[in-house]
Amino acid sequence: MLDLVYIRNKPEEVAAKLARRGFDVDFTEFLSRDAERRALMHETETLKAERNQKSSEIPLIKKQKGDLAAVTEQLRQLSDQIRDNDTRIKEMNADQQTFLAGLPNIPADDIPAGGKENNEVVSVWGEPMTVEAGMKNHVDLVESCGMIDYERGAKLSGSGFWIYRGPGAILEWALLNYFIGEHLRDGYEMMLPPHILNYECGYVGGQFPKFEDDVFQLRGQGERFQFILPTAETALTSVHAEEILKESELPKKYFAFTPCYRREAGSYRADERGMIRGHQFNKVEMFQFTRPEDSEEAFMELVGKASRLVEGLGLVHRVSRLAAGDCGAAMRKTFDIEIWIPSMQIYKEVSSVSTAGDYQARRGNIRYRQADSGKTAFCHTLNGSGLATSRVIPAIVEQCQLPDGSIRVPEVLLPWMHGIEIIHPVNPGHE
RNA sequence: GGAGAGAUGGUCGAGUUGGCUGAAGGCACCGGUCUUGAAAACCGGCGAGGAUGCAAGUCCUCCGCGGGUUCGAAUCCCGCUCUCUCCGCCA
Repeated sequence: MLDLVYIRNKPEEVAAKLARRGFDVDFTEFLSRDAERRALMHETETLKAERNQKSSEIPLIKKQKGDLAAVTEQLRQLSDQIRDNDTRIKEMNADQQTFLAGLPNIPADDIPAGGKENNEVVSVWGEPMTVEAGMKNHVDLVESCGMIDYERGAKLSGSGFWIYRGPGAILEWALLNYFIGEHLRDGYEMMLPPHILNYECGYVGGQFPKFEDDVFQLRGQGERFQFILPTAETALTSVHAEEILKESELPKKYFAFTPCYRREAGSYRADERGMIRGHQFNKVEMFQFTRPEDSEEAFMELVGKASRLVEGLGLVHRVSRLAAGDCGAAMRKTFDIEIWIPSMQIYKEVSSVSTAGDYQARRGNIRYRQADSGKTAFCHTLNGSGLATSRVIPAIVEQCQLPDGSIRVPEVLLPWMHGIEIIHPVNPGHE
């Protein structure tokens, strides 16, 4: 949600900034309706003041046993008028909210305009390896090593689901433990939120109403339905919705582990086989609520944390600054941490770190009280994956494969590997 | 799933014969007096959002949410949501 006052004061500036992400708006009509709305509000409030005034005289008239009929009739008309106006104002407010809710966030000034073709590589870690003769891609590797069972996953559920098994399941769990350990060490509070959320959470996060069809909806209808979370961000953002936090308790640093469920309707592409894109994947999500003046620093902290996690695994990766049009609608700036997938000769996102500024805070009414002025102000919210495993495992198995088709487990994971250092191919027909 | 109770400001908690109650009181918090400092005591302040205004201010709305009755509702009626207690069922 953008600041209405800002739009009112500098409509051209807002429109120009939104154009950087490819979003075209003209606020002319919106603002004239806003003026109309405020005029009606003003008029109605005057009527209400009059009503309150007259109304308070009634007890006196009663006491003096005066005649109430005239006043009562007058007030009845006044009330009718007020009721009509209120109905109209309510409609206008609703229209305005709908319009505002549909506007994406204003991109930060320090990111490139335009679409993903304008993304910029910020830094590269490691040397992208080429595909040597005899090297396998991750789909073949995880199957031959008995780590993932795609076929039976589809049998149990449908296309886009898989089973982690044996060493694959252990590796997955080890990754999560590794991530958790790092976040705890950095002073983040761990959370395990509900996986089924109400509509409000989707709205606050900025996913709804536009992307309602991207999630698995459960019961209810209209603005009532519950859904299975597409990312823990959707849960964490709303943790402090409708609250006024103390300035002294900011920043709040959280992380959560949840599976993420996404419909990914129509997004299948042949080059995204395997675990690159599924309807369910595991992710640890980092989140911060900060004061506005601290959010930039927090953003860099999250970027640093995400890339350090990949670095700890010894995996080739890079950091990219996304162009305005490639950032999520709720975000003003996003850096992606992308991991090298040798078989695809391409970097794939393992983490997306974003700052929403006060956009989500406005939607969720997440505020804090400024210690010096005593005023309330909106928090800033930031989030970042730390990390999503479904992209990390392909990178691990490909980047860490040995000539004989086995996989050397990254050292940082060994404490949770239950003695497995090398994952060997299983004998054919032995699955 | 069945039965009952309840939802008031940061928190606790008054307020049910509808009318200066946006809401007593306690606590917390902030400022001041006192004190070498702190505590205690005393004095004062202390909800949010909005309209208008340079400002001081004035006005409006909000007592879970949404409707209704009424000249007027935190107070009466209806619907919804959530919480708690008891019973049943169950991982």
